[in-house]
Amino acid sequence: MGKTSRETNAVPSFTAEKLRSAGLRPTRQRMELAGHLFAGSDRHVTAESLHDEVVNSGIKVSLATVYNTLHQFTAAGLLRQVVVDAARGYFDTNTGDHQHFFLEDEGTLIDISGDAIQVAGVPSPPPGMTVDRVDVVVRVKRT
Amino acid sequence: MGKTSRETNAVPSFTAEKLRSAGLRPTRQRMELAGHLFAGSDRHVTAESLHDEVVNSGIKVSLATVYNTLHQFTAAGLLRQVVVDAARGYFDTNTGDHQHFFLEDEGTLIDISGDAIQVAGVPSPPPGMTVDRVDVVVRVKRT
DNA sequence: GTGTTTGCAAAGTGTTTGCAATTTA
DNA sequence: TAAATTGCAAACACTTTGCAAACAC
Repeated sequence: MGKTSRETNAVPSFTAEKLRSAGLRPTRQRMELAGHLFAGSDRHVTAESLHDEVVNSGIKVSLATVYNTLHQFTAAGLLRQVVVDAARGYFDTNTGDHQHFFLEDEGTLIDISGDAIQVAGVPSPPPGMTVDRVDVVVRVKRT
Repeated sequence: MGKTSRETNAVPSFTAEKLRSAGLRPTRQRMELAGHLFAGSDRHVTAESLHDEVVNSGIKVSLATVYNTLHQFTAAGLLRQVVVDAARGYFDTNTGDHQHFFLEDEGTLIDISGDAIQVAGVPSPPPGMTVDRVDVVVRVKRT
C-alpha cells in the first residue's frame, strides 16, 4: 500500500495547496468547508446555511469556526461578501465581476454576468474618495 | 386669543395632515420625528441616529417608538429603506428614483440622481418573477 | 514543542415584541 | 370610553469574542 489511510480520503490535494498559498493551514475543518464551497461553482451561502449543509453531511464543525473560516477565505480573496439583506450575511464563491438577482421571497441569490449588465453615468465620487466597487442588486418578487 | 396654547407650538399643520392621510394618528412622537425627518431633504438616518438626534434636541421618545415609526412611515410610502450595510438599517427620505454612494469609512449615504445613472442589460428575471427594483450602490473609500 | 486553530459558552449588536399605562379622537 | 400608541424590558437573530483544549508542523 505505501499510503496512509489518511490519504485515501479522496480530498483533492489542490485544496490543501489553495489554502496553504492563502497562508491558511489546511485543517480538517477548513478542508471540509472548502470542499463544500468550491465543489460546485457560483455558490451563495450564509454562515448558517453552510454550517447546516456541512453538519448534515456528517461532518463536525462549530458555527463559530464557519464564521471564522468564511471571513478568512474572504480576506484571502477566495470568497466575496454580498450585502442584500439587512439580516444575514451572504458569501459568494464567484469573486469575479458580476452582479445579482435577489429573490426576496426566498432569500436566494442568482448571478448576473458582468458582461451582460452595465452601469452608466456614475458621477465622480466626492473629493478624496475613489470608487471601490459598484454593486447592482436586482430585487425580484414572485409574480 | 381664541387658540389653545397647544396650537402655538409652531408645528406645521401640514405634517399632521400628511400623517392623517397616511392613516397614522398625529401623535406627539410621530409629529416630532416627522419634523426632524422632513425638515431638510434627502436625509439618510438609522433608527439610532434619528433617536439620538431627536433626544439631543430635548424630545422624549423611546428607541422602540423610533423603530415603529420608521417602519410605519416606510409602509406609508413616506420613507424608503436602503440596504448597504449588513449591520444597520438605513432609511431615506427621498422615495423617488435614485441610487447611492456609500462612504464605507463613515457609513454615510449620498444620493445619486436617477436621471444621471443608468443600468443596462439586466437579464429577464427567472420565470414567475418580476423586477421589484434595481438598486445600485457605489461603494467609495477614502483615497 | 510551539504557535495556530477549534469549539464552547458568554457577550455583543441591532432589532422586534408583549403588555400595562397612556394618549387620541 | 373605545381604539390606537407608547415605552419599558425581555426576547430575538445573527455575529463576534475569550480562552482552554486540540491540532498542525
